[in-house]
Amino acid sequence: MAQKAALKSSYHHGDLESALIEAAISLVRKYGPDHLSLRAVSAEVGVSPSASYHYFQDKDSLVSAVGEVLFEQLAKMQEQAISKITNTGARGAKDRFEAMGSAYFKWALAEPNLYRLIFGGFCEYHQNHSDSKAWKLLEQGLDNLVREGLITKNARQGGEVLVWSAVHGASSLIIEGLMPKNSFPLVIKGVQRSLGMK
Amino acid sequence: MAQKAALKSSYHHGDLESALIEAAISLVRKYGPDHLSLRAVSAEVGVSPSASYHYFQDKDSLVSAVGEVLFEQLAKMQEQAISKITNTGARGAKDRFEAMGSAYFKWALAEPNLYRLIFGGFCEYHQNHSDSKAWKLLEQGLDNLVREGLITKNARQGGEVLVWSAVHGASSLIIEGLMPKNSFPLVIKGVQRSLGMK
DNA sequence: CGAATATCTATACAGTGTTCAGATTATTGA
DNA sequence: TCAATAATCTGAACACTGTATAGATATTCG
Repeated sequence: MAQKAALKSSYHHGDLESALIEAAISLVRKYGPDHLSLRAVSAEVGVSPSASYHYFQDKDSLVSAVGEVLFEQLAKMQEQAISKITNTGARGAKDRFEAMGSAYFKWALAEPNLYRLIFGGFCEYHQNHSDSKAWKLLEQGLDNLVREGLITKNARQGGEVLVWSAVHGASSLIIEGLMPKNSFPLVIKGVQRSLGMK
Repeated sequence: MAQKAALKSSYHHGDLESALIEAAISLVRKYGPDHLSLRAVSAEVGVSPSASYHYFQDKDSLVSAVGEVLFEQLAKMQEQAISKITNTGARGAKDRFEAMGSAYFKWALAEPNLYRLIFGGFCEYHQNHSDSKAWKLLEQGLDNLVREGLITKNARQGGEVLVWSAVHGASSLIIEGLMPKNSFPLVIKGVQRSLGMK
């Protein structure tokens, strides 16, 4: 007891909430969204199992919080990849569009368990889809393609739906071993054809 | 005890395995792939929790068996929908192709929890993708489109990947509330454009 | 400093997957 | 036919889970 107090100042000053989320992410990454245990999360942080109930109503609530964080993390990865493209004009618009999709795919394959948590029905989204960052990035990307004359306004109609569906679907199927890993370029090509690109 | 023996001849003669699978499907449908309990499955069948260990190594093994059954069920739905199309020639090929996708989508929305079990990483697939019935149906459908002159051989290349990705992706995103429910026609249209159809 | 409050712990309870020894039933073979 | 054998299922136990409650501890504020 005295040692514990000496070890770590014994109290989390308000950052227990994010500490729990971070620990949960780490455990989900290792063992998958099912097999996540509240008690293991608490133990990882060095806190009693009941402690989390001061910040989250129940386990599902913590998982949902994790989902929100991961969703933003994924969007951030995409933004980062986009901002790395230095080309301008038509070439830049095309490269940025592709980078956005590749970043999504890359993250999915690198973090299959986190991806499963987000898209596997483990957390409830009260958020409207058109408010999500992912959706807005897609809108921008498509708008840029139109602006640079790479696709027509007509082909752009509802492009978000087809693009996200294809990229997400391929990521998911490949993660679950239902599609060969090298399929992604084919998806990119198919999407481009659907948009009448170039 | 005496009553129990009278009730049901007390012994399952070899069909306990499929009875467990059926009960598991019923519970997953109601409560989702997470929240599935082996004990609840046993209770549903009217058998002790240990009984299932004669047919399945562990819970994951039962879930995998459920996944296989459901995967075939989905393919059967597609086959059924395809066989309902009576048109011949180009019109028939196109209608059958669309029916195949619509059946997939319809089943996904009607059974979100079963869909999550299949595609959410709950069961391991040792099966090669090109051996699956879903994949073969897709191949056939695309071949028919080529044969009827609705798409070119060139556009057909790798069409399975784009089509399955788009249809699965849309189903998944819509189920999870990340895409409006009425997006599916847009996906169909996008896929057709990608294939250069009609 | 002392009282009020926020934060965390200890304990308990019902439910989970899983194991194992044994009871029950079916099947076999002499 | 009837014991011996094999197949099938039960009961009890273990460690683990989510969660509720009561109480201990640290922090803050008057």
